[in-house]
Amino acid sequence: METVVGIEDNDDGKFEDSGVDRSSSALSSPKQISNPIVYKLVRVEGDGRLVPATDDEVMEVGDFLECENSEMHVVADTGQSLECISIERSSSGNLRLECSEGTAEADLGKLNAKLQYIEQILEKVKEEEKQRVSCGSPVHSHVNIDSQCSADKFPVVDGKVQSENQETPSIASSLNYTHSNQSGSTDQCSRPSEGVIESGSSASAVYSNLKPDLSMSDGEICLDKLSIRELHELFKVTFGRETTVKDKQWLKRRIAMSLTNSCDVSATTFIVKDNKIVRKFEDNSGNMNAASLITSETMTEEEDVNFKDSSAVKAREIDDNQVVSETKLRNHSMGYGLEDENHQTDQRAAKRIRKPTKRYIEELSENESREHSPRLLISNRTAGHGHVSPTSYVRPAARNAFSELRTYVTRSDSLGGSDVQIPCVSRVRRSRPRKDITSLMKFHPIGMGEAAKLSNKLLEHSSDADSEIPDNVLKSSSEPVKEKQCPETGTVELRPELRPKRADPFSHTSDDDIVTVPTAKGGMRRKHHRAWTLVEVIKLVEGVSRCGAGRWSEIKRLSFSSYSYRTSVDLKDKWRNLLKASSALTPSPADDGINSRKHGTAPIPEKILLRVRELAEMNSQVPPSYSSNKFAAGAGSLHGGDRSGYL
DNA sequence: CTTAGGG
DNA sequence: CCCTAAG
Repeated sequence: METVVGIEDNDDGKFEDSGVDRSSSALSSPKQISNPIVYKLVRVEGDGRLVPATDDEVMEVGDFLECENSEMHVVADTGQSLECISIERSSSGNLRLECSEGTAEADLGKLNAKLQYIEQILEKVKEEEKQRVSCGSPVHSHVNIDSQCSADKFPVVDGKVQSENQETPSIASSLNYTHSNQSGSTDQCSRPSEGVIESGSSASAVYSNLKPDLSMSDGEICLDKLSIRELHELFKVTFGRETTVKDKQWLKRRIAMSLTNSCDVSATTFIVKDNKIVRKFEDNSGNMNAASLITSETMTEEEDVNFKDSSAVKAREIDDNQVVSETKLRNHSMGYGLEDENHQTDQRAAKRIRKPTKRYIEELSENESREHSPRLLISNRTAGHGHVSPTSYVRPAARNAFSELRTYVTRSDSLGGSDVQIPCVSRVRRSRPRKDITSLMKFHPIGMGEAAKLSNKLLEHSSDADSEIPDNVLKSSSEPVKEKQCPETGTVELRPELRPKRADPFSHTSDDDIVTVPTAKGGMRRKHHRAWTLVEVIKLVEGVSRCGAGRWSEIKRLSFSSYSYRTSVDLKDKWRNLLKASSALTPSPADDGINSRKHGTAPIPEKILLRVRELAEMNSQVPPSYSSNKFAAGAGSLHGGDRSGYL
């Protein structure tokens, strides 16, 4: 924590400094490609005066903007296009949207959609308040919604810079927001002048507005002041959904993160800010996040492997992102745009260092499932890409920030690193350390290079999982007869195991539910026994009947392709057990049914055992080579009328 | 790598 | 389930 503080301070200082730097840099570099989009929401009074929009307006817009940002970022990233969207209300009262694109490459579709959305919002506002909104006019207070500006340089861009450098394609979104405050938090945040640093550039002020940048204290205060209800509202606005969480800390952190994330890349500044905020939270309640981060990064040797792995992975990911961002920053400074790479080179503000991260995080926290893999993949990819050039830094200020940041992130155990990344980490963690992740981690505990691999793996697994589900379902449905005997087994087992797995691609990968723990020897051992389900047993028996006992690998391929666990060895072992059971059972057929059930030890239906015995006999009678073939198997199944049903 | 068998 | 030897 101490470290963190220090870092924060640095960042802040840097940030402040950077404020100036940023402006200068922005000015200096004509080409800042990716600028945040700035939305200014202002109402024009009858007399032509500009009035800050109301909170509601702001909120709405803000929400929108935030949402947009992410997408916008993408656009910007991909293309350098500069897009300037202005929403204007004509005197007639009509709302007009203007969209100018610096580059044709930009994704207009998205932009337009968003614009429309904005338009709607504006319309709404108009109707409700009958006020006019004009954009482009500089307002004293802007709320910078777009976090993208995150980068040191960017922040500046938003308000002033942009106005100054119109040529710059940067898009900044600044929201003007009413001073009247609904909630103190917003208000305070919005007021840049108050808290923040007045670095010579107005930009800083603007920048500070939404971003916690001002000062942690501001940001914190803002959130802190809010009541839970207010926080809920804010949450809703931010995430577009309600939350039932009553934990104030959680809400605050979440919101703060959201803001940060939206800023995304700006890792440095923003993150720092966030960090502060986050950090504060941490102090109160969120130690875990920081701790986890630290742990992962710092302690490699932690005993808790799972935990460590997961965190490590996360850290790694972050690193990658950071690296990438860094690289990009250096190369493209502001424009992160993929396309831009060639074009832009040097120094632009680094805009989005961590966009990927953000997304990744978001996903982790909010979505489970498949989306993950893709994202992960992307991020990995990006990271890889970024790797290439680590060397030159664009601006001193930025550089410092980055370097510091990076350092921390990368290797650091110190809080500083955590600071920057904490948001991410915490998010991830918050979502809950899922086994999937853990498993994922396992796969690529070591290097990011593996990331790609990992992602691939995940994908594969996911596909497997898919196949698996159907398979299971099919089986269960197809084998009603058997289930009769032990309905619960089939049903219960099947559902729980399979379902969960499917949900998680990751878990799927390594072992689904089963967590493996490293053994002293180095081998991974299954933590939990995977109880053999009736379905599995049936499959096994069927497989044996088809392929013959001993051809486990083949059986596995045929019947257990969907089960990533259950190795051929497992099949063999299980078969061995089945044989044992069947042989034991054989002597007293009478008790079969009863016996197995009563004991409870043998959930396996008698029928199956019977069949097993038959198979065993068959095998014994006929040499495996001969009998093992399909024909023999078919005969066997035929032999037992009952069994054929379930088989 | 897959089997087979023991622990 | 794990581990190991053997083909």
